[in-house]
Amino acid sequence: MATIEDVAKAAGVSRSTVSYALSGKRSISPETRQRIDAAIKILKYTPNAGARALRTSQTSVLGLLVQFHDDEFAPAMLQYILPIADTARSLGYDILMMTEADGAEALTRTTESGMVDGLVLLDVTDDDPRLDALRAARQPSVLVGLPGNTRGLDVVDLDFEGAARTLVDHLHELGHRELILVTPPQHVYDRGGAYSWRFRDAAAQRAAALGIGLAVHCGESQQPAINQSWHDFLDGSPGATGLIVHNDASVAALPHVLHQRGIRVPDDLSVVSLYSQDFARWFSLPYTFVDSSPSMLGQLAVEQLARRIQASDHAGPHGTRLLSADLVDRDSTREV
Amino acid sequence: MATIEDVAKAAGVSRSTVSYALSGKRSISPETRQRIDAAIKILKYTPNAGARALRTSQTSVLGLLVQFHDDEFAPAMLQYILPIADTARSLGYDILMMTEADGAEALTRTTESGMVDGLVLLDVTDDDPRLDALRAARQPSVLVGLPGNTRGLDVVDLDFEGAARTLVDHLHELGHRELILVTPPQHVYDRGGAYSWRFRDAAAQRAAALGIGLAVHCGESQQPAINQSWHDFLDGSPGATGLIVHNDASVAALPHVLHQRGIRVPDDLSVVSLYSQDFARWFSLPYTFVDSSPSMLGQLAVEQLARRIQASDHAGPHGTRLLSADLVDRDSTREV
DNA sequence: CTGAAAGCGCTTACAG
DNA sequence: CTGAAAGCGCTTACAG
Repeated sequence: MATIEDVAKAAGVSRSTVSYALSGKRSISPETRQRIDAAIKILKYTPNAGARALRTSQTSVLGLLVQFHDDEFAPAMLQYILPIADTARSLGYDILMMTEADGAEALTRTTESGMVDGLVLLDVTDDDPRLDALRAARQPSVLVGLPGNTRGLDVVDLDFEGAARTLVDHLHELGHRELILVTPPQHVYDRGGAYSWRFRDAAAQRAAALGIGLAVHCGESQQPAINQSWHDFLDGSPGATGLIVHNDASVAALPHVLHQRGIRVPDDLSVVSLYSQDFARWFSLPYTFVDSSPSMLGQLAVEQLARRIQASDHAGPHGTRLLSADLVDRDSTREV
Repeated sequence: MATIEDVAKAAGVSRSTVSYALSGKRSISPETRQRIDAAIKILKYTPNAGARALRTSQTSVLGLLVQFHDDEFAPAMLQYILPIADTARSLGYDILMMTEADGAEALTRTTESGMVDGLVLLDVTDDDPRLDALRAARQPSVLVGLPGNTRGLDVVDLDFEGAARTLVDHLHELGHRELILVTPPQHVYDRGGAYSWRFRDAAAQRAAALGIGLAVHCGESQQPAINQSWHDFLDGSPGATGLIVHNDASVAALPHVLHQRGIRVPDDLSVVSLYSQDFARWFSLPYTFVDSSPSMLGQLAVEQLARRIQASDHAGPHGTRLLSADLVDRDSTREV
């Protein structure tokens, strides 16, 4: 591979001149610049990333920490990963993706060795075991998902409380007075996925304030338990006129279950949910929903991280940013 | 961050001794080793990745080139990415994931700058625009997916021809003589996704050889076109007793369509397909299938790539390896 | 069994 | 507007 020395020789200048021509940090005469550009093109010169990183302590690489759980509904994950990768690239960064179970180890390994300029953490839990290592790292980071203790951290997440209230209010305004809420499965609570109880508690509180009956159930994550649980929930609340679903695997199975039972939406039952546009498309889901906005969250996270990295004054964290979610009306609800 | 110099001082030895203690490339006295290990632990020393890469021209990073298409059924992608990341890590590599549209540029950028030791390419097409850049790169690589011209390349892919024959034979042995085949959507053919015609042509040839009638249709990739196309296909072949589906989005919608039409499987119709275990689980698909084995393919690809990277003799490519796929019988077929 | 030193390919303060 | 030189943190051939 060509080095900066090769380019300098070919262009008849010094290495420093080539370097400055590349960085634009000092003015170069037009003729010199032309010779350098020509040499770079001919030699197909690309600066060596390792040498640059060694010299500048900057890698132009962001670490992305993803956690996978066997019991998880994985299709949803990619919706976060792609916009993160795309936004990173548009800001000049590449993505080093780590999927191993021991996220804290991966975090330490890549930060201590200087492989990354910053980190994005996905699937953050209430008491996330990666946070101690994160606070000890010298690189900045952004979490997607709200942990219990946000001290010293940058966090981006959906406003799940607001989303829950939006959906309860929507059904309340249409006259519904008895609702069913299906939440994420039990293991999400157990694991500390705070979005599960943040949504649930806000929905319950709002329903209580509005005098609405709300039957709350943990949904399942695997067939055939999912379909069975649906039958149980529906049988258990024969008077319910509205259904709020906050559970990807369960809502994906819902059209089939409702069809089986001969329940028409919205004629017999009003249904609202919380998921993303892409998810709705993949699973052909026709329900009114609050957009979980994974691409917006991913984009915000990376933009915030890039800002932190480039902040010359080593400014402290920006804090927690909760994205308020919009209702997308798909006419799966009706007045009662 | 602590450097090797810090460790050397703390342990009262030279930098080279620390380096050799770390690499194990020469013997170190037990006392010295102990002092070094202690210093490393106290200082939390991790070698700087940039410096090591500069010196050794090895990064312990593999590039992963993923291509996304707006019209694609993205959930399937993650099944390849995860096992690749896991296998890489178990072999000591991290993954630099590139998702940008211009894969050739990403490839050149990361190889020329020495950011990666090797590359895995996903979604390889018949006339893949990344292959010229790939052949010019100094790092080895492995493709997942068979291109038209494999000269000088390492390829891992499913034996789609064998999979097609397995499925046709399975139905033939049960007495079926009139079948429907639903293939990937037209845009997959247009894009050069060779698996589409490899499967189709092998199925057609086998059916012809066995004297079976085979109605071949391109499936759709988006609702509501998917459901409509299913009705067209089924209406168009009222005498068909067996259905072969090679289309993720279409097969995901099939249970609902069959239920709508009151078609019972296998009583009224035998159904077989080609997809992965995870896919079947996510979409609750109950059909007999040939396992598309994404995790096996990802693992084989990375193992082969690691072998190429570590081959001291710069051995040439291993060639093309087609994984023969197994039939998983889920009792969605019956004798006719 | 251990050390001193060269050098990987950059960037940038210093000098002109 | 341009150049010579130091130094980032490693690894390894050379020397003992």
